[in-house]
Amino acid sequence: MSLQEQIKAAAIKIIAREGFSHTTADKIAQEAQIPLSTFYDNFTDKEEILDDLFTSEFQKRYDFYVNIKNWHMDWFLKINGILNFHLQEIQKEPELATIILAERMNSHCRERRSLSKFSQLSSIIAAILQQAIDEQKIRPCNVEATSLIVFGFLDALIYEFIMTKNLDQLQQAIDNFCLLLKNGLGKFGDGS
Amino acid sequence: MSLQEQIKAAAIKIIAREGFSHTTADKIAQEAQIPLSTFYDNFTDKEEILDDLFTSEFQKRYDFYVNIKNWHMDWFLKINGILNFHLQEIQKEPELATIILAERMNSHCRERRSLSKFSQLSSIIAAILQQAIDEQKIRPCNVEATSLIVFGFLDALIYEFIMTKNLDQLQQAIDNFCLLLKNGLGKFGDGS
Amino acid sequence: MSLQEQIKAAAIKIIAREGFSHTTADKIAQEAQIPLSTFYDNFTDKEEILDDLFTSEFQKRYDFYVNIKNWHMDWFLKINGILNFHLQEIQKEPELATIILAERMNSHCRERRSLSKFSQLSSIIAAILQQAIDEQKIRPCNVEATSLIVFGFLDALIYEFIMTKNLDQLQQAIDNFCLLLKNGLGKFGDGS
Amino acid sequence: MSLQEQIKAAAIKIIAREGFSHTTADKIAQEAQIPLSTFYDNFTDKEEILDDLFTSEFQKRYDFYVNIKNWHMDWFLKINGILNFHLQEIQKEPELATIILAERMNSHCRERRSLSKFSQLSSIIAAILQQAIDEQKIRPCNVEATSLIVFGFLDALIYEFIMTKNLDQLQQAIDNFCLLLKNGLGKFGDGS
DNA sequence: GATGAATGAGAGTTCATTCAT
DNA sequence: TATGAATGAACTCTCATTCAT
Repeated sequence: MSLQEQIKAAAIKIIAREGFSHTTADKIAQEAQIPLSTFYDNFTDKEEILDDLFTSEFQKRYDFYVNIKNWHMDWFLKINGILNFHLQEIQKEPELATIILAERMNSHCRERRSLSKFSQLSSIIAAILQQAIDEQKIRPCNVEATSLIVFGFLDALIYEFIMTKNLDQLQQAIDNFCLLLKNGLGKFGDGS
Repeated sequence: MSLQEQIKAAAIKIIAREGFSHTTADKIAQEAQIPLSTFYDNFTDKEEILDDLFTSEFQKRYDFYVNIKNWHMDWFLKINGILNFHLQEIQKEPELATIILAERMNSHCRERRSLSKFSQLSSIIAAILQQAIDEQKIRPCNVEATSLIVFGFLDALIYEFIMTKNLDQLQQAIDNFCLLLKNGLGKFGDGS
Repeated sequence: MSLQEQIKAAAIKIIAREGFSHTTADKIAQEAQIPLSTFYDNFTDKEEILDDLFTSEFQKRYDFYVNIKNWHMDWFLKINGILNFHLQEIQKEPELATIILAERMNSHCRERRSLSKFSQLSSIIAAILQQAIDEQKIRPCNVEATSLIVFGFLDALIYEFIMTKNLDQLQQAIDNFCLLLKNGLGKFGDGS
Repeated sequence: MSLQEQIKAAAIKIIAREGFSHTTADKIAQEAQIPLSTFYDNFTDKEEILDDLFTSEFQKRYDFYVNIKNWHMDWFLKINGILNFHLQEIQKEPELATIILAERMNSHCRERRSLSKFSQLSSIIAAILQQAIDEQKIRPCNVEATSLIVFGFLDALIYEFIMTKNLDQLQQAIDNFCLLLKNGLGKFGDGS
């Protein structure tokens, strides 16, 4: 692991625990066991780290979303896949997930470029739903509004995880959500 | 409007614009056009204001939720009523809504007592759903998980408002969500 | 003496001794025997002090120059008056004179607004000379170029004072300079 | 051009632009396109560069002054020659001239050995004047004080150049100054 | 000799909070 | 009760300088 990666890892730990605004460059440096000035040799400031996190996290999600969108597979399994992808990620890097959620809402972050890309993810969900409508797998609906539901659920999932750390419940919640979506959007009679 | 209320109103303005962590007692005092020390005569610190906001906002929501829960009315209209209640509140006090959403996610706030109560709201939704199940209006489901969906959607709604300020779209999204819920949870055949 | 004036006096001491660039807000605060934050309550930064010094010094000089320009008196006595005015000032506030000279040359100061006004002083000298030409007291010459000579001499005077602290020599130098000017500019035959 | 000369050239650029105190070893290294540590292999610190500049500049001036002092030529042409020598130098290396002027005034530099030699230049001018007096070319005067005038004018010239970059005006100013000197110091009747 | 990386010391600035009046 | 002023503790960031390779 490169020094930059070490610093980033330390930053993730601190930011997840104390929040970005209470994270000081000094705390990160201490956690990474480097002098403060070494921190500044590697990053212009702590903002840069957050931008890095947002950017790489966005890319990871984007790549997965686009990939799954193009699979030959039922719309419903795609949404399910995306939700489960996130569940995996939460388990692998719970701190990172926490940060992305918490800081995304922050007024000071809402103007970040690195954050503005996240809205593209919603568009991919919308595209998946539109495809399903075009193929008459689900009844016509407002796809933007529906993808909002999916995203809201995702965030609620992560928030729930932060608060309860209960993964089983999350799995159940996902299944429950998918069933709701299937029944709510699907065309009567064909069960899809 | 009492002095305390004036100060609180000033604080809401600043916190919504700059985020709680970038809000200083001094900025609030300046916005409220009072000397800094008068601020400290009325509040122990800026944390207290945030707690006040959380507490009163929780109470307002709680009162409404409990009230609507006890109405004699279809489960579905109750959920719809709650969502529309929030839509009204967003319009009336957009800055307050922004703060509650943004700061609720903040790791430093997650330990606040004033915030922990918010989970009770979820329980009321769950209770409304349970009632509907008991009365065989909807098919059995995990009510906690489902109320998570409602709350996730609510937050997504507010976030969307913050980012786009487009209220029409929100109304559409609510209708879309309610339809999904009705179809997804309702028992086949009775359309409820 | 107000607190601000105390701080300014301390700043003058430090800047004269160590140069503006080696002057830190902390050193000024220590000299003024106040906490560092009190310094920042009274000035936005150390630049502001320098600007204040430049501005008030310019004003003092400007007022004197304009005043003497309008006296009914030989051109030659006016120039002499200005030089002696500076000699008095150097004696009264040698540190201030040092600062104005040293920092005026500084590349970082050359862009200051508060400094740019100093060129107006040169214009007043030029005007005094022009008057003398119009009244045929001195032979025609390039007044801007000549006022440059006066100013160069003034700065040299201050520099000499900084280096040698020998006031007697300065007085002699002034007399010598005035004689040179009188002889050099005056019209032959009338001795003025 | 040797590596040391390259570094010095880079340093001159930076110091002239940003002032010595805002010049960092790092900036010089970057401008010279060498690693920072190479800078420290060639100079003990940035002070050494400034000393080098002062020393070589002094030497260049000293050599010229001494040389011209010994020519068989009118005193007046010697002074004129010196002034024109400086005008040439300003044109050739404006940045260097800027630095010598600006940093010479700096209080931190006033204690430099490399700088203290500059006062010797004044003595040469004084010697030229004394010679002229001895040879009864000019009327007796305080030669130290008069050489102060010459030096003040020189600095004013360079300062004017820094501020206006107008070389034509400088040439005029020199001619004007020489005329003043000739008339002011010369013995009446012989016009010298 | 050349070089990338490391690092301690310090400068500039902010802010929560107190206190005398 | 109201208020201007004071203050210490933190935090961000910079830079001269060294050192291992």
